[in-house]
Formats: sequence, structure tokens, C-alpha cells
Amino acid sequence: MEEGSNPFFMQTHSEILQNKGIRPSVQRVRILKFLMHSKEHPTVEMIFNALLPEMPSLSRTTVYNTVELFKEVGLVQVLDFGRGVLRYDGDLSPHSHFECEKCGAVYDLDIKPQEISKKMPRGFKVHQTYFYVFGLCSQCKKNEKN
Amino acid sequence: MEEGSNPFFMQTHSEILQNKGIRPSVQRVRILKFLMHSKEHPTVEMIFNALLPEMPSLSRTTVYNTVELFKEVGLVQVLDFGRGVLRYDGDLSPHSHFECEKCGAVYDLDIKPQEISKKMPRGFKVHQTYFYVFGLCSQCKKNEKN
DNA sequence: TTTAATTTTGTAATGATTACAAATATAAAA
DNA sequence: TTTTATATTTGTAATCATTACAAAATTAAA
Repeated sequence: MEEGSNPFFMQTHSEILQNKGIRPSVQRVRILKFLMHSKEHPTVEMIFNALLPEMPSLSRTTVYNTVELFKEVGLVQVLDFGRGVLRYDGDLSPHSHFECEKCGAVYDLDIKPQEISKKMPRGFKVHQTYFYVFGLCSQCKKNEKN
Repeated sequence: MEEGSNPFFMQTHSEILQNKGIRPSVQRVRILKFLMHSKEHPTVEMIFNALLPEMPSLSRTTVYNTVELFKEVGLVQVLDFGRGVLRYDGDLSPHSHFECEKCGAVYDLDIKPQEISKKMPRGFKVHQTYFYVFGLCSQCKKNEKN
């Protein structure tokens, strides 16, 4: 990560939490670290399974609580691809998402959704914008031809 | 509806179903009719409650089955605003959606999501694109100021 | 320390959706 | 028609992610 694009440059994960007014408990720091380094837009289950080996007492409920807390203070973006499971993205820079309908992988797209939200009806206030693309990733598209 | 914009111009709802290879049962015709005339992007529950008075034997399961069938043959678009309930849109023209975070109403936006999907990684195949905007509708924005 | 407040944890509820099988309705064959 | 086969509808039971809740554990404050 380069300096310019990282709003949290030079801060520890603990400091990031403190700056948001959140007590940096062990669980919260680990979950934040995981979210900020993950590229896979993990679900609660994925976070839970990834951290369980290093913190055997971790509870699924803690992950749910934490992820909800992070959402409220703007430390994660919640993604809903309509699969009945929510995914979480620690990358807060403006971008969009692609989900492969075959393998389920989620890719980042360099498309800024907020730039699209022109043409809003008069008087409306925009808080959030999401742009989702579904299809086949290059690997699955290649495999399909065989 | 003007002729040019309606791909089903001059067809009865029954004929629309037949053209898709679906037997036009009473339930299916009613549900399709409701979906195509509704502007509120109804949930299964809303469809069920709206039709129950005129068809007291209607089952929620039938609505679920039918809506799933319609999705598969492309008679409805499924919308997921991340509220744990799916909404259905019988308007198949390219457009986007706005959900008011206060009152929950869903509005159509005159933004064509597929035009946005440039900049796709090489080799990817796009099947579907969704653009969701969240915020306050003009009424709720007005009320908030008081 | 002792006390108070916060956080974590496990279990139990919730609620939309799906699975499934029996009942009903429709179409095809005789 | 009647009979038979097929498709559809219905109601109930299961599923499963998420939420509610209260007890246990941890941390901070007095």
C-alpha cells in the first residue's frame, strides 16, 4: 500500500480502533487486521474459521458483533451478492465488485460507484452506492469452453 | 406504456407465459400481472398478501416457486437491498434502484447499469449488473429537518 | 483491592427461504 | 367422456444465516 491511498498510514490496527473510539480488544484487533489484509471479501464464517486456530476461544457471535461495530464506524463495507451470506470488505477506497457465478470468487473492479449516481430525483440524499457485476471470471470462462 | 418500450406489447399475460414455455395457471397469471403492474418492487410477502383476498387458497410456497420460475426465464429481476428479504421487479428495462433508508421505499433510477460495466478485467464475461443507491427520499429528507 | 462497566461467549430464538410429499388440477390417451 | 399420466399447488417441516439474550470473563475506574 502506498502512503497516499491509505488513510490509516503509519497507524497500528490498535490505533485505528482507538481513533474510532473503540476499545482495542484482542479479538477486535485480530479481526480488523484480518479484514484489512484479506483480498477475498470474507464472510463471518470465513473470518471465524481463519482466526479460530490462533484464538481457540473465539466465538462466532464476537465476529458478528465486531463486524457490525466496524460497519457502524465505517471500518468495513458490507457486500451482499444475494447468496444469503454477507461479505465484508476492509478496503474502503471507492470501487465496485464482481462475483463469479461459477466459482463464487469476488474480484475488485476499478469503477467508482459514487461517480455514477448522477440523475438522482430532486431532493434525494445519497448515502451509499453499490455496483455489483455478476458473470464468469476468466478462469471459469476458459474452463467452460472445454 | 408505449409500444416501443414494451417487449410484450399486445400480449396477454397468459400469452407471455406461453411464449416462455410456461403453462399459464391461474396463480402464475395473477402473480405475473401483479408484478408487471406494481411499482413497489414487492417482496414475496407483499405479493402473497396482495393476492390472498382474491385467491384465498393461495400458498406462500406457490409465490416462492413462481417468482423463482419467472427469474429463471427472465420475467423478473431479483433485487437484494441487504435487508434479508428479496424484492422482485417486473420492469425489465435497464434501470437502477434507490432504497430510502428511512421509509424503505424503493424508487427506480434512470441509470443503465450495464453501460457502467466497462473496465472489466480481461477475459471476464458479464451476465448481470446491479446498481443500488441508498439514502433518503425527498419526503424523508424533508421530515428530517424538522 | 473492590466495584463498575465493557466485552466475549454460548445457547436459544428469529425469520426468510427451501425441501418435500400429499392433494389438486390439467392435459393426453383411449 | 372416462382413464391415466403429468404438472402444479399446497402445507408443513427443515435449513441456515443472523440476532437476542444472559452468564462469564476481562478491563478500567474508584
